[in-house]
Amino acid sequence: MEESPIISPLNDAQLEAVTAPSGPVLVLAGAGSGKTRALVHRIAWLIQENGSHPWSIIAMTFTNKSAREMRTRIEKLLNTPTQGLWIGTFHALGLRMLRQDWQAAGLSERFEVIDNADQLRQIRKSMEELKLDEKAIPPKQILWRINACKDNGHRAHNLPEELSKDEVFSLIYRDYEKRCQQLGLVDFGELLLRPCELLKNNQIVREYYQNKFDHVLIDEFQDTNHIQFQCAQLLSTRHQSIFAVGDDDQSIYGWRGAKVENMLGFNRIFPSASIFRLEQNYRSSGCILQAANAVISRNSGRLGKKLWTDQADGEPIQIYRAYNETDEAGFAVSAIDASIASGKAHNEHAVLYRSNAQSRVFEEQLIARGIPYSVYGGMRFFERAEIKNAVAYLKLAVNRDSDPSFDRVVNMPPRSIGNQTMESVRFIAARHGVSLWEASRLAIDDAKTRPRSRESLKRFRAIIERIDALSKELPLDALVEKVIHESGLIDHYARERGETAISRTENLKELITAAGSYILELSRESPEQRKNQLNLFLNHTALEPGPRGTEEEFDRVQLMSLHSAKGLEFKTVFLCGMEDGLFPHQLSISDGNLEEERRLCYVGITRAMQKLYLCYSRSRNVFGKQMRCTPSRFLAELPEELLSGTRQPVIEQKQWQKESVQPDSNLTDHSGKNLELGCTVRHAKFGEGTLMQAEGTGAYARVQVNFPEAGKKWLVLNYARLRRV
DNA sequence: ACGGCTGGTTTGTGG
DNA sequence: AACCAGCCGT
Repeated sequence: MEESPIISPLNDAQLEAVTAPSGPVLVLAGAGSGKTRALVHRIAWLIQENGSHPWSIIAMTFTNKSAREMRTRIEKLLNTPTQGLWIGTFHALGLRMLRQDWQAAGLSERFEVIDNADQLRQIRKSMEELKLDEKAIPPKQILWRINACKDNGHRAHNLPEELSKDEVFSLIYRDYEKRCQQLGLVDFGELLLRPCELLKNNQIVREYYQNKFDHVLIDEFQDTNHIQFQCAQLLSTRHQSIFAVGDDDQSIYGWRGAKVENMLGFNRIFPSASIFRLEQNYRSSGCILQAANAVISRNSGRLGKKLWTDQADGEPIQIYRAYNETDEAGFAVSAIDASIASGKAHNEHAVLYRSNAQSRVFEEQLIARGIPYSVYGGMRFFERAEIKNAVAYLKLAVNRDSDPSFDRVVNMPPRSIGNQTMESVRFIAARHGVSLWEASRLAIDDAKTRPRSRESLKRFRAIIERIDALSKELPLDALVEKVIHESGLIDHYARERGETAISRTENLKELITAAGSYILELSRESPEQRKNQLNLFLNHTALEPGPRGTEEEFDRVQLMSLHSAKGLEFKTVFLCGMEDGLFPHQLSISDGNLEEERRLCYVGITRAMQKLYLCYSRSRNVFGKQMRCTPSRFLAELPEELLSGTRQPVIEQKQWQKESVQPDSNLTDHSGKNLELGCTVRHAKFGEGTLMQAEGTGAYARVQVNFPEAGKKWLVLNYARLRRV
């Protein structure tokens, strides 16, 4: 047992946590302290030393990537495939439960998962039906609020008082819920909320899972929201074996309902909990760790950990002050180029930024130098219009009643089924209470339908029937190939001119490849029936980011947001766009969410193993306008002795602090209109109002104006075109 | 029915 | 600057 690969690589603290007797365990694991290792070894230990069966274990993660990594590492450790082990993202596990118990969950058997764009489309429809003006109430804001409700477990009929007071919102939420229920649509929030309700309200299902799972494990526990923790609790009430690993300093998902309080409250819920701390950092050089500690120490209300390392200080942190974002990207890419020339692998380098829109300039520079890279986040492969179109054909083949899919591709590529035709189809559907598919059949039989529409609809229906027939005899990738041809999609995009058309046809071809590699992935886990292959692939398109790169594509420079970088590590990290208003983001500054932004900064710094660059730009192009920027206040929180600068006299540091801390009461600087607090301004839509507050600088400068009619509004100076009266 | 044009809007982080 | 929805001309 001493030589066991499961326990011998562990330090004392890790060993204690991993081999803790079955029961509630909370592991406070600092950045780079072996958090994933603890989880992976715990599962391996449960199986090999504790005699637990893989199928009695459920492990929940936040990202597909970490789920995959954990599974791989466990299999490597145990040297055997882990069949039956439930390991996946909360969303994927939720979906699995809903597919299994769709009836008990009150869903239709063929329910489909919708992404943000589809969700927004449904919200728009709800608002249209309620005759609400999209300009007065932005649908995006409604989406945001509905998601927030679901994160907190609130249904439309059961809103807390302060929310139910907003009757308009309440109405939209209610209509949206009804719409999704009728159409069999499940959004991301629903993938968490509905399983939670299912466990809470259905005794049979609850007991089934409580008996099934002896052990519940949670990764990134600090990022669980109310209902995620509730799910985990419900699953573990019988065996009380819950193993949660997290770091309060890395809680960066408060905006989507995460409750750090779940960590603090763990003892209260599980009074017999053992708590372990992992405080030795194995990842970063001394300098980098000191910088991280210095930044995070400014936060209040921490659980308190002292991260330490026995590594040498290493290289100082390099600051770069760029003239503009092109200069910033140029600096980073040159440094990467040089580093690669000295023999480093591409994927040892990461460029991290606060918002995905920043990736573009870096991409341009990398392309210009012919350096391979991959970008994470942003538009996902399966979210692209052409891919969603192809998938919609598959969905219709599986489920003729999928109205959103029908809507999407009935006239894509254009086949003369325009508004006129669709209006009458919709009318028939509404009158008979049937799906659009069924209504299209009725429309064909209807004498009033024009011959041309009739022919077009027939043609479309024949395509779907044909795909369905093919789906029963062809393997998935061959089926996808048929779909993009028989639907006419690939010809349609090939006929279009321009770069987008080319990339669209390429994406469609890549969908065939993606289907092919998905078959391989499936066959490794469990050889399934062909019929189910398609259904599983459709689940896959709903939750997975896209086709995974091949071996050759693996070694690339990594570009991603700070949020997606969590849990990863790189030899060299470029933390870019370190400017007030961008990072910390202006919206967080206004909401007073600086501590979460600071944790994000902490996450960014602690991704670096050997070399960290912090870059900021004096000016930046925002919405096509060049804007002056102020260095991030977080830069001023770093001890001088850890830094070295190019074009950066360290003395300037103190000034950053001043600049960023001073409130902007005089806005003359960026508006050129001599605005000040308390003055009266005129707005094109809202009329005259009083300037109440001002925040931010440059492109991000906003003011709050109190209008007699419209009430208090936050307006971005750059766009609001306010005039002083 | 459809493609091209235009002007208004956009970008905060994710499954 | 890039993207989209809505409008207009064919």
